[in-house]
Amino acid sequence: METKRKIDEACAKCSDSCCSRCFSIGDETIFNCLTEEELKMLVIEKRHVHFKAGETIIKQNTSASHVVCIKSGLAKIIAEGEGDKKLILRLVTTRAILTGGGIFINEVRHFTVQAVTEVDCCFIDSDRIYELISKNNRFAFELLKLNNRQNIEMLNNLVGITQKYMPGRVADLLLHLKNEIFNCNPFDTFLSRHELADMTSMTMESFIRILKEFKSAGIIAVEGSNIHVLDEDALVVISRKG
Amino acid sequence: METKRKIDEACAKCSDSCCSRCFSIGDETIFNCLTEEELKMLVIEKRHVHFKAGETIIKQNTSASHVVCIKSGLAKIIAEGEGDKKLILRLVTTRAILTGGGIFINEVRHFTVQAVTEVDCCFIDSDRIYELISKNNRFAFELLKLNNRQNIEMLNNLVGITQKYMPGRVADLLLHLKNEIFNCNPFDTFLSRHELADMTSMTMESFIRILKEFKSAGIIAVEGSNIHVLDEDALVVISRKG
DNA sequence: CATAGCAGTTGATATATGTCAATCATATCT
DNA sequence: AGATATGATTGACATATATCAACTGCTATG
Repeated sequence: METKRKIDEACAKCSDSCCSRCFSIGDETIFNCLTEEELKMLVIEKRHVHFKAGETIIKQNTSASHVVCIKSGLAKIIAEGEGDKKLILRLVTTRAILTGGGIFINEVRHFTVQAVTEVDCCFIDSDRIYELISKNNRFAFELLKLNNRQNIEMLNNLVGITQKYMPGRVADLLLHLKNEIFNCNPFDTFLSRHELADMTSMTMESFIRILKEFKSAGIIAVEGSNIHVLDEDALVVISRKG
Repeated sequence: METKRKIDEACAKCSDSCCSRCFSIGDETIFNCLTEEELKMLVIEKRHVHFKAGETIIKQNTSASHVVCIKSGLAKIIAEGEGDKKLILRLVTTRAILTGGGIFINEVRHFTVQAVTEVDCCFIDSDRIYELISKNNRFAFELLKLNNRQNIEMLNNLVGITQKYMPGRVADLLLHLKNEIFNCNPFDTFLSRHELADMTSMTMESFIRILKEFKSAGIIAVEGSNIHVLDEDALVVISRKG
């Protein structure tokens, strides 16, 4: 973790040339299947950008011309509806590659991406990606798999939202945050109650009430935006019950 | 329409050799970018299968080893939840190519596909698809675009379901059926009320009530499974209002 | 220090939607 | 024709969830 941070920091200083893979050497990414030649080509057009918490990285309905790689930080992918209705589709963090949402069909972005913490990321012109797809079939395949995996995850999540009651949805969210996003147990979501509610498609007030129930049932401990899962089995049961 | 049907019928009789593209010559499909050579390879392993209404074409949680092309008929893609909760994600018909749901990540099907009417379709071994991806980059790209388009559609639909009240959802469904699935105005959904309700994530009873409201407001006319949209503008307004 | 503002929390209430049961219509089978 | 199923419809009622309003504790800002 410490060494990783150092590499990232060093990488952030250098002018885009040492981080040709967007990530630390050794990380598992779809860029690993590229040749040195291809990586160089990618780097030339790459833009390394830093965002402060709250800033918008990608805006829904703008033209989709770049693939974005998250190097560090936490960001949320939002589907904006009519009025100020929002649905947070998923969180993305280090090593995430944002391709979905209209890039390959030469259209418009279908989601907004917004920084939750400070975010370090790279913008890659989609023309470069197209070029790589046509040159390197392995890369195309990896991209296809990545796309597939992301979409299945999102769909399963949304299906859960349409089929479960609030306690089940909150349980799902907590398990997801603990086991897939933060990977540690007392974890610090940098998210407000409102944002957490937006991930489960419910009101902030309702979300708080469910959280309170879990708290008084001894299933979790909450301290601000810090959540500690005390009884994971109970969450699994609640999730399954719906 | 008539000539098309004739071609399809002729194609259904021949033993897989005349319909190497899975569809009529001239149709826009991702197979158009394949060479003669590649098409032949595809045909060898292809299985042409006929399903009766109600039969299951693909079952959720079985291993994903084939890509399915719909030649004729109507089928529904279902996400099965706990209990007998179902959500119909979308309808597929002539020229549809079912790739999503775990094929490229060598996993398990994430959805069930079930015939609504009689369905004629082809099963293509995914190994053949992999082979084509690695040989023909244009094909890989087309596949990527197809996948992208399908998933965006499904996601937008689900986002609508989570953000709109029932009248808005029913309006969306009717517009979708009229303009994207059946493409004609008095259209015959071959779907039961229960299935229509499952497309909007609501109870059959609730669905019927909204339908009745639309009917008495003069927005639609309903005769069994035959629906006639009389005032499309009204539906658009209701959809937008949520 | 006072004040404003804002996220979080709680309670009272309204409403959208689901559940259950009864009825009706229509088709199928003997 | 009568009996039996099956889908569609309707009504009464229960409940999950949203809405609105008040109140708390903060932090920031003058």
